[in-house]
Amino acid sequence: MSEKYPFSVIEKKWQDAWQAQNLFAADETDPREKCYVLNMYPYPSGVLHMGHVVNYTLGDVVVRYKLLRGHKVLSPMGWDSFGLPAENAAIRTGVHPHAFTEKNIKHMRKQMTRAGWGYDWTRELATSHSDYYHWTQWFFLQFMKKGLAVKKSAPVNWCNSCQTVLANEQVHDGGCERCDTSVEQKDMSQWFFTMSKYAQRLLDGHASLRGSWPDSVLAMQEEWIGRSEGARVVFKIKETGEDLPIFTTRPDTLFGVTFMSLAPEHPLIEKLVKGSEHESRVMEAVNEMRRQGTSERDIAEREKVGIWTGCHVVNPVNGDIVPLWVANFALMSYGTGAVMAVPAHDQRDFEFARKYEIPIKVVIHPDTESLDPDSMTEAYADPGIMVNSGPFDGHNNREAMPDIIRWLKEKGYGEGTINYRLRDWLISRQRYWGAPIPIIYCDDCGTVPVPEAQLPVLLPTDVQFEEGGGNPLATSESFLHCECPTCGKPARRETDTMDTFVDSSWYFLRYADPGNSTQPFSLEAIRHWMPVDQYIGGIEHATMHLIYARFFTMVLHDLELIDFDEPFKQLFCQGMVCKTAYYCEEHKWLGEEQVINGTRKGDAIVDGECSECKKPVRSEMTKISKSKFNVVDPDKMIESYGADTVRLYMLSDAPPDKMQIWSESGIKGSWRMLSRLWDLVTENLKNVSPVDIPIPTELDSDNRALRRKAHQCILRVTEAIDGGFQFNTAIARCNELLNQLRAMKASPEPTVLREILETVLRVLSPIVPHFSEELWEQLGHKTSIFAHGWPQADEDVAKEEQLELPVQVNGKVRGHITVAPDTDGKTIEAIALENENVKKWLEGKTVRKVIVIPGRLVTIVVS
RNA sequence: GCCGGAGUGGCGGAAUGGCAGACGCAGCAGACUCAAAAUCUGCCGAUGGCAACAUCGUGGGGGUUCAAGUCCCUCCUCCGGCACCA
Repeated sequence: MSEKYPFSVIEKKWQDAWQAQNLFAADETDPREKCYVLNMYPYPSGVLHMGHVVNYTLGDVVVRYKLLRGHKVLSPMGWDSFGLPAENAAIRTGVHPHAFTEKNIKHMRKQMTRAGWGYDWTRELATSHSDYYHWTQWFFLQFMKKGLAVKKSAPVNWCNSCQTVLANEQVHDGGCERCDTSVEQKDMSQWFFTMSKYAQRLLDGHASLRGSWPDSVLAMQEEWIGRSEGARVVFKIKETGEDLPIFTTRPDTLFGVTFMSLAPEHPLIEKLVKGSEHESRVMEAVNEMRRQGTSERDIAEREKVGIWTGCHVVNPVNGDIVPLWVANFALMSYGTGAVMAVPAHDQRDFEFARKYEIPIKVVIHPDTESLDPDSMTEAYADPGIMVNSGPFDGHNNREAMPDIIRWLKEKGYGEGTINYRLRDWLISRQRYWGAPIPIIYCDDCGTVPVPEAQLPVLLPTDVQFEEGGGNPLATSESFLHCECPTCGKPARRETDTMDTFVDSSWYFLRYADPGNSTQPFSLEAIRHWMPVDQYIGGIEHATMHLIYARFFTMVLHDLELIDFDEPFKQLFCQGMVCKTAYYCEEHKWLGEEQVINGTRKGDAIVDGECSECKKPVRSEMTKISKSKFNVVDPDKMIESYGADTVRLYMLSDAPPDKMQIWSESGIKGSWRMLSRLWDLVTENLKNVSPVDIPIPTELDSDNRALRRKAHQCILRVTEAIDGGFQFNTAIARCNELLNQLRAMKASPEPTVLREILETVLRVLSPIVPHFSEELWEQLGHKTSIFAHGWPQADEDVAKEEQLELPVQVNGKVRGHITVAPDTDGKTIEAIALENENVKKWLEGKTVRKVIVIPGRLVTIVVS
């Protein structure tokens, strides 16, 4: 690509200039209204990828737009710099994670500057720096004081490949989120944040976020929190008299219980069968179910298997004695780990009952027919009339629900309750490269929090990184051994570090006061900048980062450290970047160069063959990823086309929340737009009026039309941005204006020409900032284009002088009329009926009705 | 199965219930060139017609309305999320 316009020179020039001007420095003393625009910070992998480019371009455009709209903007950037890759690199290459991370940060900072993204680098933070993780540890201690950080033994998700535990949110389809290894269940004593206590608060917060956050994110969080209303009912085990509480959302079917299922992990099982004739038979089956684990239970065709324990339970509501089973579909982690089974009215229970020949008891009939347990082919789950249900016979089951719950409580059988799927947040990680959990274990004093004055607990350097060597922290003698802060005796440190999602749960707060060495932040600074006005990032964080950060913020609110409880006012999630990828049945994903004998259609190759096996290759539009060999290197793109062209392309094709399709010809289109505009401006430098010459009041119609288009452009671009970041249509509006300018035969009036060119540059300046700055300067301006604010549209100039209205006859356009904008309806009607084209369609018909929609159209109804 | 979103030219996509296809990409024709690239000009939903123009057309079917891509009902497909959650 030849350099049509000198982008590499001007991009460097303006990046330096902005830095010299401190364009992006956020200043508390600045009286303008604040606007905090935040992009989700990256993990410093060392290379920028296309996902970053979409995210940060979008963020930068918003930052610059807000600056132009007269806000003082806080636009910080930092690094989510703890985490596995640095540690894996240490195992592989022997380079310490700290050195590895710092090198990557340095490189990425440079790449970001080259892309033209403006940040207040004086506020930069890295979560792996001790002045940051000092406060991550401090927060842990505050949580602990409130009883929100607890160590408990619980079944945890263990990834054998990563040699660490995972939070529930980090397990996808039974596999580790990072490495896909199948996750095992293990009982381990680990640190948790008791997030489940905040389930209802998190849900309630949605009311204030609705409309400002994408519906999809709120929906995902709701699902994740998983509130369900029902009742807790206490059954008794007949053989031992022990209580067995269960949770059900269908207390209306309590009279239809014909068996009970326990989760294979339920602690009661051993006790019940011990020494009985059933012991070996039951334990064998139970162990098999446990061995499968939840993930394998999923895969095993979801076949429902179970085994009778030999025991029974007593149903409190009617005294029925029913068998107690262990079933592989019952989950220990939900409710109480015991499920009452009503086969007549629950499909899963129905299938199980048929399989094991357990009786079925109908307690709800449809209004019209009655059900026969022997001939039923599926469970009846719809509403109906209750039968065999003691005091509730004859009632509609839905309507009776509140009465049933009241009755359960009165009789002492149970009570109404709400259950949540959201569980506590497991934060322990058996890793080196994270914030150490500030805890000391003493033989005499037990679990002792590190005194705040002794923070930070620093990561030691005398550690060994070895493949499969477990947690490297445990190899550090200097770290492991310490004094008990309470009694002074030798003690040892906790070697687990915190999940990196803890780091990212408060980084947005630290940006407000990044240099504070005596507290995580001052309330004053927080009050000045928080909450975040616009948060921008990927949808993949919907149920992880975004729920943790909200939880953390609520806790800090309750600790009276901050005075709000929702951190992000407005959230925008950008779409994924996709590109065509190629797949061969035999050789899996192929790079473009491995596809042969195909025909190029646009950007894709169709009907190609695999260069190895000559088998047909299938093409698919899919997310850019290394494993599918369809990556695009943003650095190369910036080198070939310049940052402005890449930025423009990222925004010009589709709305930014949709999937973005990367195409080589697409970026050429953006390149063309800028090159042509460059020529247009530079060739007209001698034709424009000097700066600040007023536009004459008398202009010919072409010049008036041009000005009209320009002012309409400002209005519509503003609308497009404010109405949800629709930069694609904003760019289209600019092209329309430029097309009209080019189509004009005579040379425009010099002041008008200046107005048009300046308008385009100003509305495009957030998107192509270097380009706009340069041409703005060449047009004779001495100060930055960003100092001139957003252009103001003049409504009078933007107003149409003549309106062309379509005239419909019975819904079809049959002609057009031209009228002045203030023409009254009666006159318009008369003109429309006189129109030659329209008249043809009225011949021999009776006009029933004429409807004039002011400014839009005229429609005539005839018969 | 449940929840969220979406189905519009060859492609990405525009359209406060009011002229469907803005803007761009690709394609075609022409200009420039020894030639190619780049650039510039024109055409570009389908069908019929020399044309003016007409008919059809926003996943399928039905409805509301003077008027439906847009609203209502119903079905289908795709994408994303959740899922033995009791």
